[in-house]
Amino acid sequence: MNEQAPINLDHSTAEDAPSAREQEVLSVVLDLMVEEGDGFSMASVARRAACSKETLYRWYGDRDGLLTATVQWQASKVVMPKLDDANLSLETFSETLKAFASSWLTVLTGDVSIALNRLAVSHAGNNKSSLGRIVLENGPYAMRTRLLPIFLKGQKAGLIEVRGDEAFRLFFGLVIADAQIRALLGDEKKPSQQDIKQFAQSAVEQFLTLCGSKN
Amino acid sequence: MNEQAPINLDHSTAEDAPSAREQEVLSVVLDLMVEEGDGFSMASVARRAACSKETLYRWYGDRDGLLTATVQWQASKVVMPKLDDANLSLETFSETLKAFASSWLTVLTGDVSIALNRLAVSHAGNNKSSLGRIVLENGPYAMRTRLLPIFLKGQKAGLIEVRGDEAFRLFFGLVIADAQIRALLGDEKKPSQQDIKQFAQSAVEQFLTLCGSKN
DNA sequence: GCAGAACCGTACCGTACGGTACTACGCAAG
DNA sequence: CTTGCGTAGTACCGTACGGTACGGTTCTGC
Repeated sequence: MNEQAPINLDHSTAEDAPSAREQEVLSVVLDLMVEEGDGFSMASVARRAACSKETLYRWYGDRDGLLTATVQWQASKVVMPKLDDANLSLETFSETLKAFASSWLTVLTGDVSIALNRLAVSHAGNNKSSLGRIVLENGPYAMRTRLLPIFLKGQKAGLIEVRGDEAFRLFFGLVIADAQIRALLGDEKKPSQQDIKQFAQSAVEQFLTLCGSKN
Repeated sequence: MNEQAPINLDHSTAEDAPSAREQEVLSVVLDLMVEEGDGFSMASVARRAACSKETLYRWYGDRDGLLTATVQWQASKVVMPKLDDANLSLETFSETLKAFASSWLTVLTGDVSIALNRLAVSHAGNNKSSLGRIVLENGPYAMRTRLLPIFLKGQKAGLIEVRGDEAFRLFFGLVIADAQIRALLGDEKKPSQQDIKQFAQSAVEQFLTLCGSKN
């Protein structure tokens, strides 16, 4: 097959930020993913994006390249939340965690995230699409590296006492629980914003109960 | 389209247990699912099961019928674990939960479960395959209805104090955490049996800490 | 032992889609 | 004005697969 790296004229499939026109295309792909899952065709992308299939293939190489670019673009949109600095109180620490948990749950149960994760899960089963890996790195792993410094600060401030890896697993479990897998399986009972707030609140309280070094 | 119920000669697609020959076919499907995900063809099933495609279509109607029969057959294989009866101590209660958690984690990170859940997740995104619903009912929901009576007994014995729905969510989160989604996304770092034992142990301890009514 | 059903194996059909080739057009540079 | 590049639009090709048809064989009930 084609062993060499994908074509990379000034449009690029990878590193540099996609142009406005490219973002139009990727946005169309994202929409189609939400609407039809993995079933959409290259022709449908070209049609809705008002571009030719040839252009799609010139820019992205093949279907998988287009999907990869879309996933990476979406991943690049999530922003690192600023973390409070020194002298944090239990109050602000707890509030930060709650806000984080709430936002996390909201994203994970959103249409785009569900469509993306469905795609990645199904592709992880098949050949080497690397889509599973990409979503894995930009999903759970990214959250882990984002949370660890927060935990570290909490630990330095004497608010919690944990080992990083266990803390992440615990926090993930308490916050997400069965919400994501149920959403992926198409459970029609999606948590409301009210539920999410409640989940986040309980989860953080439980987290602090389990590894808080207070008392 | 075909509005009427699927053909149901003595082979059946649904309720009664599949015959030995049918189990051969379904077992082949399960194997192919593990090997190739959703990508396997009806022809490959027929080939490996040494039957004709026509038979497959006569028995199951269409591809989705075959998948549904396979999923339901697999679901029917998980057995209800016996729960200890009255006068249970904290010790036996805790051990029961640990055994349950351990077994649950082992199943969920096993090849068959992963293949099945991948299939269900990807089909939940597309049309109405009802596969998502079936796996949802035989997965999380079944576990819920299986755990609730155990929790109830624990509560009656004064060992824990919870509201059922919250307890299940909490238990799920503590036990499974990110293990399932990571497995589905193809994380190559699968937990060892050692890890699983450790996870189950910690999860149950944390569960009892959070809703144990001891003090 | 006979008739009919079930079944295997395979050939076949229609379609849908990934990927390519080709034409026409707009546009910028010389 | 002309040349060349990038792209839209479309036609096209090959293939893979879901589903059907059919001939030949085995099983089953009478």
